[in-house]
Amino acid sequence: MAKSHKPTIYDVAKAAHVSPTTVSRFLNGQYQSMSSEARDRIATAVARLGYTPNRFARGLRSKRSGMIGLLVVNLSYPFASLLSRGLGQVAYPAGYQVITADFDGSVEKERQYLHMFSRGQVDGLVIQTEGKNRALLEKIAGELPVVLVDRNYGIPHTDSIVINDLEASEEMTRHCLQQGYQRVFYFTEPEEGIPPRALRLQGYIRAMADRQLPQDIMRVRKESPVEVKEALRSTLEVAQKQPTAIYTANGLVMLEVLRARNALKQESLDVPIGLATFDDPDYATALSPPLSAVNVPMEDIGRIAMHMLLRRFEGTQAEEQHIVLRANVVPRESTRTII
Amino acid sequence: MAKSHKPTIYDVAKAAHVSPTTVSRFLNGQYQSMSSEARDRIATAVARLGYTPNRFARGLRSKRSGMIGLLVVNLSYPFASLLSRGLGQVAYPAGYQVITADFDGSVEKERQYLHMFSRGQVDGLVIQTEGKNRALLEKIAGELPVVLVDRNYGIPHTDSIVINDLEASEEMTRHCLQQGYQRVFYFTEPEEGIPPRALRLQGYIRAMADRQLPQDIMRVRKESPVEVKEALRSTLEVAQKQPTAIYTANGLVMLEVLRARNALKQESLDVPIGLATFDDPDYATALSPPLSAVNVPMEDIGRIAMHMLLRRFEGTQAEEQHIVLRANVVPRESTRTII
DNA sequence: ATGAAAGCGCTAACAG
DNA sequence: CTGTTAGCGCTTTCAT
Repeated sequence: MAKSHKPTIYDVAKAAHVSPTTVSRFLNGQYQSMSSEARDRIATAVARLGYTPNRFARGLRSKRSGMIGLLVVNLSYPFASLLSRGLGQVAYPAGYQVITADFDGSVEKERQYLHMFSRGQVDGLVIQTEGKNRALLEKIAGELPVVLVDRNYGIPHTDSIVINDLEASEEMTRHCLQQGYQRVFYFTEPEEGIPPRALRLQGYIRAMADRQLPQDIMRVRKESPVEVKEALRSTLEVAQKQPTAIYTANGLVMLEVLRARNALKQESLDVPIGLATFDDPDYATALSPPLSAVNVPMEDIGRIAMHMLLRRFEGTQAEEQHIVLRANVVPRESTRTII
Repeated sequence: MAKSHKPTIYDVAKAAHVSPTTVSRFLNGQYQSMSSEARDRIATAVARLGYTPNRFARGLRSKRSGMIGLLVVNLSYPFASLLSRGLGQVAYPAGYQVITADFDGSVEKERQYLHMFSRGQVDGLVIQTEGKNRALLEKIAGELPVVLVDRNYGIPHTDSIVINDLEASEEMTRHCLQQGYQRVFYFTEPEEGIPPRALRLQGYIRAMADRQLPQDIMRVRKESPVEVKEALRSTLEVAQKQPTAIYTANGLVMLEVLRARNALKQESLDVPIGLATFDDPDYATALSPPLSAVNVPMEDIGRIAMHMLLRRFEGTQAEEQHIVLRANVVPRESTRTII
């Protein structure tokens, strides 16, 4: 009980009567290159000393950090936190830690974080990118495995995991129409070249065009309650004349629509209307009536992303992989059949 | 354009015609020990070569990692994601990265992560602990700065940031009573020794005792819809006879109550009732009527936690710090005056 | 104000 | 199967 400093590989080696090299091999699972006795002695020594390897020394030598970078638009959005959770579920048991950063929708911040992560900081990167740092991301993808989630910009050497935005959105629009709504208003944030936004809109457009119905596309910035409120007002005016539903491009826009509806109620403008949203936020089933939604398997995306990285690390995976998960339409009361 | 490997401190030194030592000083901001010319030459060289220090080499020598550990119960709960966001807002600009892990309410997992973080992995730790790994946490707090958030278990050498759970809860209960509800049912998860749960309950009890009103405490596990539903059923029975409100201990319990109410509506059991919740979840203002809530400054907690760590790193702060932030009652329509 | 030298703890050749 | 040796890139005495 003399030594106070943290035990090193040398302490273990001494205690087990082997060389540091053998201990190192042991730590890296190369059991075939040592006698079973040596293995046991080392195991005992490690346990007795409470030894754990120093990650910095390890990283310095081996060039591997045991860390994964996760870069998202906004950590407080359900997509990000569930993604992060799923990622961690696979990463930690595999011996990897996750460094998370949110760039708050700022292209400049995204760039900074990318730089930070690229300098040998992390072994792999999972990113929900804004798509504006294409060149940098492409360069990084040449140095380490990169998985694009949610938004696939087709950047060379990157893997990707997205959902079937277009088809699911089309299906949800169809669902609304089948329920008897003659008008379906689509509320979305401006596309700004962001694939899921464009695709979901596309899905809506397709379904409406298919039935030769008018397309009512309301582009609103969710940060602007006034914008949303005015868009809702004109929607409700229509709804007074014919059965109408509102279908929002994601759960955050739906929140704003619901808030705007509350505001309009204050002005005694209240018209029954169908509601549906992409995403299946936690509040969907708490609302009355419960909200029809497109369920996106966010945790799965995280888990799969990590599995993809692990395969890259093993070298098992050579070609780019592009996975499209299925998002499911979950019909609920908010679009119940009318007439 | 010859060298392909990442530039090291030696490359910079050579380019700036100084020794690696001076470059190191430069990198660590010790400008007073070099001529301004040397400083300029180094700055130029760093920029030109695109040099960034290797964190492993640095960590190996200096024993500091530049990383903060964040350990939470569940990363997908709003508390955690907002906390994480707040932490990052201060950490990154200060040159620290955040490693986040969620232990999913498992004491064993919490222990494992604590071990992982304690072995010189991180420079500081922010944790929402279950309080069951007291000894280990105390040991870790002896080795590095630890900030307890949300739940203060009074572990020696740890700082803490919590909110005024008791007072805020008492205030919210009072608010309900003032609005004319004769019964206020308090829905909470079993306390299990978790401070905020116990304190919020306490606040409710105080307010009720003060007015000599019956205490209706419904302990439910939010994972059990059946339990919540039955608790709600008996609550609604009372509500049929006298003006009643439900006040939930947090936003997740409220979600379950709302779901249960939907389920009971299916059974045609629907009684008007007041609603209030601790936490101010995003859906509060989306519901109709909007939900009265106790607003908890979660991002602030994260930001302050990081500031506390930074002060510890500087050595500016010696004594334990225990901060209590104020949570505010936000009255909304869901508890509008009745008679 | 500056530099030389000595490692931090580990792993990866290269021997045996 | 095992050990010796030489660094990885940086910071930190200790000189000057």
